[in-house]
Amino acid sequence: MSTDPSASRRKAPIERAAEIARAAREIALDEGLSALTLRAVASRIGVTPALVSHYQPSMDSLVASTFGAIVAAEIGEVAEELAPCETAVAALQTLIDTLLGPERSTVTAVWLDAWSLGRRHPALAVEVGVQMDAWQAFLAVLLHTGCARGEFRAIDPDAVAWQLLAIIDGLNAHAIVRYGHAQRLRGLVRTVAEHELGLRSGALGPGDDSGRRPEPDHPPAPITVPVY
Amino acid sequence: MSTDPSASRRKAPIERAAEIARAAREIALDEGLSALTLRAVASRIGVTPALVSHYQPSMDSLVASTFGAIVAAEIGEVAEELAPCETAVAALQTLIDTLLGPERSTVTAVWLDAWSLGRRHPALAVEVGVQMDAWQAFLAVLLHTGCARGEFRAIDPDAVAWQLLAIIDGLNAHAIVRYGHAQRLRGLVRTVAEHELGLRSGALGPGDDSGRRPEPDHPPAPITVPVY
DNA sequence: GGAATTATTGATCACTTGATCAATAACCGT
DNA sequence: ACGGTTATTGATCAAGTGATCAATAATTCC
Repeated sequence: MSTDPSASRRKAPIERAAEIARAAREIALDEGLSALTLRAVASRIGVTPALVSHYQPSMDSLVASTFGAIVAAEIGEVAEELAPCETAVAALQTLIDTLLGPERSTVTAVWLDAWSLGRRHPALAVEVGVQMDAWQAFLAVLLHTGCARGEFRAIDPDAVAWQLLAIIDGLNAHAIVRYGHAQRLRGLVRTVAEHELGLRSGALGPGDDSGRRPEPDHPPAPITVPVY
Repeated sequence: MSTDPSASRRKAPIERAAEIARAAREIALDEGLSALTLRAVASRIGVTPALVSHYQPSMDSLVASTFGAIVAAEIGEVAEELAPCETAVAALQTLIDTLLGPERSTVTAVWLDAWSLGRRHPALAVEVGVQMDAWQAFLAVLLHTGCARGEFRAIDPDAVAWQLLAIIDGLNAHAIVRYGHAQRLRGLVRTVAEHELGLRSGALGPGDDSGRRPEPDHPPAPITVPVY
């Protein structure tokens, strides 16, 4: 009974640390990395700012680790979604659709924050680099596998991975500001992927449908101040 | 002699306003939009923070207008560089090379700041939208012209403009974090442009040279804390 | 049950931010 | 030369930030 965590006020350090980390991720996702303050985390879990400070060497490191955790979770989710795919083509198709879906906008916003804040916060900067590399490595494995299976034909799958990620990031950034138009450009990624991987046009789904198919225009979830 | 502005302490409002705007642009470019503070601007031109406040309705609006001015100048510079080009192909080639050059990293950083800050600052958000549209319009004119001259063949030049800008923005964002690799991916934009505009491969210069040509690896100019 | 350990608090510091307002002083018109 | 206009200052406020430290109280160990 003494281990009942819900009623007790004092928690085990590991438990509290996890609670802080979770609160930090939530704040970052729905208010942005810059809203990740000592007091915001504290008030969200109902403790004193000093306690959060006690568990973290500095806010800089909490911001960095929170960003890292969010991206790691992102990759994990996508990996899970790709697991049932039986071909590399199907997996790539799913990956592209997932990464360009409207529900990605919250994570994209975190990426934008990280790119911007990273210029001032060294710890975050290295984490951004690490997570970009992690994404590239993840996608590169998929591409290499596809090549090995004879589904793809690419001279340099690693470079193609970087290319696709760059396009996706660019489109997602645009989608945050101009949701409607960017969403209509999803075919671009497929087109480039098909071209770079030696696939026939349309192999990854509906092709470059720029300005043709008017998709349902439901904007992504707003944050505190829905400005974009 | 009473109009000698260098020796006098009191300046004409228009002159002072211009001075503030210029200082704001400089600060934004070499320290980021988030470093654009009342006191930073004041100290740079050697006046009191209150004076800057006197000339600006709010810092939010100064940040927004400064961003707008920077991007407007960016477009202007590129337009000037494109002027001597005699063909649309040459112009597009120049545009791509310019926009992906290392000297663009300072402006790219401002874009990243703006995308991130825009989520919290409505005035900046609308300015970001306006300037993205301005860039698209600028590029679209070039593409339409090329089509009219028979150099390009595109179904929807406006959509292609958005595509190219998204790719460029994605690559530039990557270049800020991972300078080396992103710089090697410049061929991607050319490849996509050639494909979407019905050009022969290589028409826009050296093609997709991913991981082949080891370019000179001089990183862009650092900011206050060179983290990336 | 009592004592040691330590999670947690409350108070507080130093710093930065944007903003306001009366007071000052430079410039211009007459 | 003088007076009015107003650019400019200095002081100051309130809000928000990260961080520290002694004091407290809950938990565990013996």
